[in-house]
Parts: sequence; C-alpha cells; structure tokens
Amino acid sequence: MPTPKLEDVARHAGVSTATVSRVLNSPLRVSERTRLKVEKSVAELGYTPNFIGRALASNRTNTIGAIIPTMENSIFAHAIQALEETLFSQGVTLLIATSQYSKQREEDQLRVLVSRGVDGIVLVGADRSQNIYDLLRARAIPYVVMWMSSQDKQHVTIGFNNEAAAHSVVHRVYDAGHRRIAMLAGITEGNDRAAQRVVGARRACQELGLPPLNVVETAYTLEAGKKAALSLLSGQDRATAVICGNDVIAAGTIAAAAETGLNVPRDVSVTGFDDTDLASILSPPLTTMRIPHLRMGRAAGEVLMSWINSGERPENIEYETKWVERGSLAPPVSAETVS
Amino acid sequence: MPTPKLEDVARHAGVSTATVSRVLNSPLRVSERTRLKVEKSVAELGYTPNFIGRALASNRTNTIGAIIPTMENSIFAHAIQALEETLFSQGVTLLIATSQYSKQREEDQLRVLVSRGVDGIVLVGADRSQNIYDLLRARAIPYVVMWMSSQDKQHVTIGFNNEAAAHSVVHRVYDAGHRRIAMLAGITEGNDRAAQRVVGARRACQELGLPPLNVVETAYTLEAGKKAALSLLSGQDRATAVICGNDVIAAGTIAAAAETGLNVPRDVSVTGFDDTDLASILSPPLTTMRIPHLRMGRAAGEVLMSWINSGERPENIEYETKWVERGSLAPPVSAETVS
DNA sequence: CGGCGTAATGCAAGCGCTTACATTTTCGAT
DNA sequence: ATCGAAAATGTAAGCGCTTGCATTACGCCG
Repeated sequence: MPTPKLEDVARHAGVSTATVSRVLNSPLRVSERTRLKVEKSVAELGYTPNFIGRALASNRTNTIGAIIPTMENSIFAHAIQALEETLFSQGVTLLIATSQYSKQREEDQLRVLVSRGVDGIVLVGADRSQNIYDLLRARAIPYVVMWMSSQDKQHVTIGFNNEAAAHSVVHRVYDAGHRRIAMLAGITEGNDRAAQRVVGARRACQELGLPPLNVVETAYTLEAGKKAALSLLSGQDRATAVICGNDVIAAGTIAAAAETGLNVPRDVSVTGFDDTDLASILSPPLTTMRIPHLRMGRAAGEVLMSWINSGERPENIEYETKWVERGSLAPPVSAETVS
Repeated sequence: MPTPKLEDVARHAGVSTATVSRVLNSPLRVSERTRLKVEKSVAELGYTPNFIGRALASNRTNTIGAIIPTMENSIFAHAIQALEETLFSQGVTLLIATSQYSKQREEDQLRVLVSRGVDGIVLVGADRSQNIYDLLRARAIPYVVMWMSSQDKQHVTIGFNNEAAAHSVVHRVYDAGHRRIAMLAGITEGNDRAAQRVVGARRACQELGLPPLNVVETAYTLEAGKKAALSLLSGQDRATAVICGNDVIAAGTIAAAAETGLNVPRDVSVTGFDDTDLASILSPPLTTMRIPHLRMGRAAGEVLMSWINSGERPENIEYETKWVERGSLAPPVSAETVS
C-alpha cells in the first residue's frame, strides 16, 4: 500500500482536495463538521503531507538555512542548537551547512541552500563575496548575520562588538599589571570577527602607550594554537600575557605553556574569548570574554521568522559581552615584586 | 527579472525542456553540439535547477537525514562533520536533527525527515520504538545505525562493540591494581550504547571476582557528571577508580575530585570513553577508550549512498576501539604500598 | 417565503521539473 | 542513392500539493 496522498484523504472523506488542504493549512476557513470528518480520514489513513509537493505549490519550504564555520567549535554548536530549538518550536526545519572557514566553500553551500528554496538564511560574520549578497537580494531571501556589531547597517545583524570586546580584554590585562602583551589571533583573512578583535586589541595598546601589539595568527584549532603558542613562548623576551582569539587557542596556549615548563598564570597569563565549556575545565580555569552565543542563536531564529512572516525588515540587535575571571590571568611576577 | 526556469533555458537555446533536463542529468544522452548550446544558455541566464521541482518529479531529493542525540558533545559533532564531508563530495545534502536523548523527540524529528523525502537516514543506536522502523520499512527508506556492534543483524550497523569496550576498560583498571571500582554511566533508559557499556563493565567485574559494580547513572553533561561524581566521591568507602561512561562525565568527575580535594590519579583514578578533544586537555590528561567516530561518520555516508545507488543492502561494519593511556589512571595508593 | 450577503466548498490551473513514449535525425552499410 | 537501426530530440503527462475564482449552501431579514 503506497503512501496516501491528499487525494486519497479527499476521496475517503468525501470532499475535494482543496478542502483537505484547507483543513491542514487554515482550519478556520472550514466548517467544524467537515473539519472533523477530514481529520478522521487523515488519522485513519495515516496521512502525512508531502513536503515537496507542498513546497512546490506554496513556494514556501518552512526551512531556514544556516552556514557556520565549523561544528567542531562548541561555541557554534551551541548557538546552532539554540537556533534549532527556536525554529523547531515554530515548525521550521534548520538546514545546517559548514564552511570550514573557507569563502569558496561557503559560497557553494549557500547556493545549495538557495536552490533548496530556504525561506531565510543565517550567517556568521559579514565578510564574503558581494555576489553572495547579490544572489540573496535577487531572490529576495531574508538573511541575518550573527556575531557582528549592530553598527553594520548594511545587514540585519545579531551580535556583539568584537572590537570593543577585545579592546576591553587588553584593558583588563593591562590593569592586572601586564605591559608585555602578545596576541594569538585567529586567521583574519576572510574572518571579520577575528580581524576586528585584532583591531580592538591594537587600539587599546595604543591608547595605553604600549608598544605595537605583537600579533600572531593561527588556525582556530587546538593543535595549531598550541604550535603557535610554543614559538611565541620560547622567545627570549616573551610576553607576560597572551591574549587569545578564542578559547580553543587559549587551551592550546595553556598546553604549550605546560610543555614549556611555564606555569600559568605565574609565569605567563592567558586569556580566552568565547567562554565555551572548555574554559572552566582547563587548568588553570580560563579567564575569558563570554559572548552571547545562545542569545544570538535564539534571536536569529526569532528575528528571521518574524521578518519572513511580517515582511518587515527587523532592527539590528547587539548584546553585551561579559568578562569572566577564573584564574589564568594574574599579575606578572615583576609586578608582584614591585608591589 | 524572475529566477530563470528550465523552460527559459530551453527557449533561449532553441530546444525542448526535455533536452535541457537531459543535458543537466545525463549529458551522455545528448549530442555534443546541443549540449554545448544548452550549457551556454544555462551560463548566460545564470540558471540554477530548482531543487523542489526536481525532487517532486524525480522522487529523489539527494538528501540524507541524520539524527544525533546532541551537537553539544563533540564526539557527535565530529562524526557528523565527517559524514557531511563524505556526502558533500557526492553532491548530497545532509539534514541534521537532534533528539536531545529523547525518544519522543527523535520520533518527531524522524517524521519530519521522512516527510521531507530524504533518500536515506543515519541514526545513532538502535533503541527506539518499533513503529519508527515500521515507518522506514513502509516507505522503503534505507537507514544505517551508527555506534552499534555488527552483531545486531536486524539493522545495517556501522560501529563498534560498546560492551566489549567497557569490559576491556574494567580489565585495564583492574590490571592497574584497582579493586574498588565504581562506574559513572550515562542514563541507560533509551540509550543502548550506555546500557551496553554498563553490561560489559558488570560482566568484567564478575569475571574478575570483584563485588557487583556500583553504577551511578547521570546525564551526559559536565554539570550533571560533576554533581554525580561529588556524591560518589564523598562516601566513606569510596572507589579508588571511577569508570566514566564518556569523556564529558569524566571531565565532570575530575572537576569534582579537584573540588573535593582529591588528587587524580593519586587519590582516585578516572577513565573516560570516546577520546574527544577534551581528553588531552584535562589535567591530568584523560586515560580513555577511543572510539572510531570519524570512520563511522565517513562509512555511514559511503555505505548509505552505495545502498541507495545500487539497491543492495550492505554488510555491517565493526571497528576496533583503542585504549589511550594518558595519566588519569594510576595504581591505587594501597597497591603502590604493597608493591 | 423570497432574496441577499456571507461562509463553505469545489474546480482546475499551475508550481518546476523528469521521463516514458513518439517522432525525427543521423549515419553506416549496401 | 536507399534503407534501417540507433541516436537524438520532442511531446506531454504527471509528481503532490496550493489557491484564485466560481459555485453552492446557509442563515437571516423584511
């Protein structure tokens, strides 16, 4: 017995397919009596609407696409989870794609999402080729950009201010007494979040009269972070504090310190960015800048759906970041000696 | 200017829609000359096939659905990433859903996937309501089950032997000198992997003449694991080794030990399961049982696609697990004293 | 009880594509 | 040249659903 279709239900209930469709989509436009009759038939036949047919006819897929850099960083996994929850509660399916921090890959993935007729798209960061935006505009597909400051008026953003956050980190580290500071940043090429964090940190150093910040870029993985940290920590005139572009790199740095025989935070302080689960598990627990990843995920879903349903472009949203002190940042030894 | 459709390309190239469709799907059945002509039109119009129309007509979506418990555990995130890579290279899209370890939720998600016409499904574990399997069979949707032993002949499985692996863990811990062993397992209700690990551990204890294993179940989260470990470690007659159902729980246990003032591994040994990134970052680094998550992800994609394309049900696959010694397991103090 | 406005339902034309089948073209063999 | 088989292309019928418009049913008023 093949899968029942709308027509089968209609025949079984003795009504037209249009009526069955209405019962399913706008029950209020159908009389109580026929509605019950149809619902009975639906139940008896075990009918489930065919998504494809519905999508083709209605030009609506009830699907949102999201492209994140990677699922291997829990900050994205959690944010996407929150997004999925929000959408699921509205009966919308989330199509997740990953770009692996590659622009080309992201563009490919985006085309797939578009050809699949997603009703809206969630992106991370705004640094991508213009023709992606052109495509989105041509198809009139609403999209929101997470992880970005609301200052970017070109897009609907939901995020926080990376530059200000990194700026603040440097100030905190400075306040703890550090003067020789280095930064282990993520690869800034094609990654505006990472780039903005560098800008913020550099600006703070300048303000504070520190020498130009020594910035080393590295991939956002534990191994790469560790390797980069090893070379950074082996120098003669090494920094007393290493500001990391995210928690994963910070974890790599702490591992590198341990391997080098340096104690954190006594010999070298380390700060993270994100406040993932990792942060509290590391030893020492990581002092880091918490970003509003869950709120971004939820808001992205709500904002996008309201946009799609209402047709009105929503306002940008910006959340605060929060400094979380845990133990990987302490005054440098020299400062202790002085005091 | 609206999105070009197949018909527009056909008109532009001066051929029928059938020919355009053939150029797109089976270029070999079209003469070189018309193929080039059509391809030129496609390029000029910037035509992209509409997935929905194609799916409706061909009854093929080039989509695979996967339901995992959660994306918040990196073991699943990584496995799914590997799966996605494999599928992407074959032009297939992965639709990811999470069950949050809830049977009901999993069933809902599965119905969504089915109604979306996925060509195949990837599941984790086999413990779910029979009518899910009935549904899959009725629709003739191929599916594979990851994380399970090949002994389960009812399904196409790709995995490893949880029971044997846990059994082996107990033996290792025993060999290290431990006699008072406790287990912090995942919730076994609705989770056959967790349940099998408990069975394997219990069996090993019995073989070794140890008292019945003290098993405490806890959710697979850091906080829950830590809380459960706290009570486990506070007892008078506490175990000298705690075997954990996965690395996350192990991380919680190590945190709990630190909080209780116990040194790992001197005062209490801890073992994990999975070998996620976490393991090497913890201090002490976690001794754990590595599972073949990447291989499972890749194989799931390959096996499923070959099944779909060939129509032949594939063989079950079982991989080995690997014991990884890192430092969280050491002989108990009493044993050291004896030796 | 007729007439009218509104609510309820039905009719049928698509949505963008694939594909069985029919038709035309091509081309080598005679 | 001519014929026929094979290759290339075209025709048109759907795939399962939604929805604008037409039609019918209903309830109420005078």
